[in-house]
Amino acid sequence: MAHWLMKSEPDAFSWNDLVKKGKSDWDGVRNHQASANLKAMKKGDRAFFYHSSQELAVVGVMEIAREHYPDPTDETGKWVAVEVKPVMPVKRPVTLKQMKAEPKLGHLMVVRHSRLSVSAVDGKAWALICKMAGIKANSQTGS
DNA sequence: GCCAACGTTGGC
DNA sequence: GCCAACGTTGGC
Repeated sequence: MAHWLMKSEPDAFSWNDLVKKGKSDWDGVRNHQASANLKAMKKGDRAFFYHSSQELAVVGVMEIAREHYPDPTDETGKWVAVEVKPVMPVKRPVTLKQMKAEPKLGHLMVVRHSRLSVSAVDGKAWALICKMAGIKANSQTGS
């Protein structure tokens, strides 16, 4: 299973919005590198939900509910979306500051390339961030 | 096909 | 609110 980190401005779409909706298209991605990551996602993959701009922290864990399909908000048909659903909130948000301060996370794209909105997280980093967040890395949805 | 100008993103 | 990083656009 692969792991990811996906950014959203909470003003536009927040973790609570996703919880309220139950599931959502992750659309509007207009960057080739980010889009390539969307295309690489498999159903059942896990992804961190990261609040950009204000909170600057990982706030929840999502699951990829549907693999990539044409982005409904894209008229050109060039870009793709995936469907996500919430798995669980974190117990403690893991801030960008914390991730930058942790040498084992220094290689992460979210740290090195701030403008990339969808990035991959390797297994070790995933486990560490889960630990920092006070949650279990492999907890199940039960569904 | 190059590159300057411009727009956008996102951390600070 | 500012600015660095980066992507895109358009003139040549």
